[in-house]
Amino acid sequence: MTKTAYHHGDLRRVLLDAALGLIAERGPAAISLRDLARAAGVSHAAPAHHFGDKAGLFTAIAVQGNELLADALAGADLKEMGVRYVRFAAEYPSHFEVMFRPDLCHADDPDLAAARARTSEALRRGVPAGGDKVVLAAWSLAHGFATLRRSGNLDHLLGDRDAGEAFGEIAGLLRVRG
Amino acid sequence: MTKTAYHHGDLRRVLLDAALGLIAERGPAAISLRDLARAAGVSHAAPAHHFGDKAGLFTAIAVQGNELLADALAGADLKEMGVRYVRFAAEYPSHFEVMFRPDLCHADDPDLAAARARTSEALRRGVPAGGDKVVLAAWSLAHGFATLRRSGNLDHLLGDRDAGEAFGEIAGLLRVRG
DNA sequence: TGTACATCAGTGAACGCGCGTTCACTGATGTAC
DNA sequence: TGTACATCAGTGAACGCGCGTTCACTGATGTAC
Repeated sequence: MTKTAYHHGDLRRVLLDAALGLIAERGPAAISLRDLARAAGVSHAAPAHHFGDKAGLFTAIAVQGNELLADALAGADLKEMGVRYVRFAAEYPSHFEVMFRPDLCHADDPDLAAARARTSEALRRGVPAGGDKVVLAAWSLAHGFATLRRSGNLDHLLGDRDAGEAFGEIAGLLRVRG
Repeated sequence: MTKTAYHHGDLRRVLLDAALGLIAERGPAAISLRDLARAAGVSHAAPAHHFGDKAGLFTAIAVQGNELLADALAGADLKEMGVRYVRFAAEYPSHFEVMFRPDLCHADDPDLAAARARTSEALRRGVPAGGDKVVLAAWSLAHGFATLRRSGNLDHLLGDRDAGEAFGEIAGLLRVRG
């Protein structure tokens, strides 16, 4: 990318990517808008132009994360969906983290609500017909696995097995019909 | 409790309780040691005496949380353990939150390691003999349920049903033997 | 019972720092004529 | 094709603030004699 002092036109995306990197490194709590500006090589006041404030930044990330997740889940059956959910958490750790920390975001953002609805819709669509109980169980299982893994709690249980595979196995323990 | 200017002898406990309250209100990210001192009605430098720094505070909370959880799980069979796990998360939300955010704590604290080992031991003890796969599934299910619930993602799925009960139902979907 | 002393929990003033926010600005881009 | 002008993305100096940390201190408690 050529260096353009003003209007490089892509700053929003650059800032988002930089933020994802910083979050992956240090967690969302440890980030300041000035950090972000520094990481993006831009003036310290620039991030506010695009996101308003820190919650605005996290909201944008949560929106993007929900869209990515909804896309990733589309068209999968129940079991495959679980595996994809776990993979998503591993592949987009920063998105995943922010998405499930609603206290970080603007709670009433309409874009966020819409993106959440899309994800939620995608989750439901993979469920046979069994209804809420199955959604609840499958989601809890996948989410718990992904979360515990991210926090390092499964390290000694998993060894160096592939997480997606390992999850596929335990998902088999879920009695989906009757 | 009588007001004693110096040496009220219980400051550590008072600070911990105040911290738990603040965490429940605003989340662990939004807390400063000065906030904590203010909430406890004590000089702003006092918390450092007891915890060293913020990570020390969170470490102390994580230790306490692991001990509480290990105690809560003791003597339960697999299904009952899941229910108790979910209840623990609801009853001690601040402990629960901090326990699974290892980035907040001193990673190498020996007391924390010991407390974690106790919890982990308690979890294993409830599992028939099936081994890791069952631990993994049961823990993931309970943890995912508890976490999703805490972040408000289950609100519309659960309505106003009791969470422990609802979890008992979905735990029934887990095929524990063969 | 009384005195002297060590210990240590908690104080409060002072510091330097990074933060978010403000604001007048600069300069690139797009549009009108 | 050229000029004038509006827009708006990004700048950079300045601000006030809350933070963690330091440090000399105060005063309560426990122990020795």
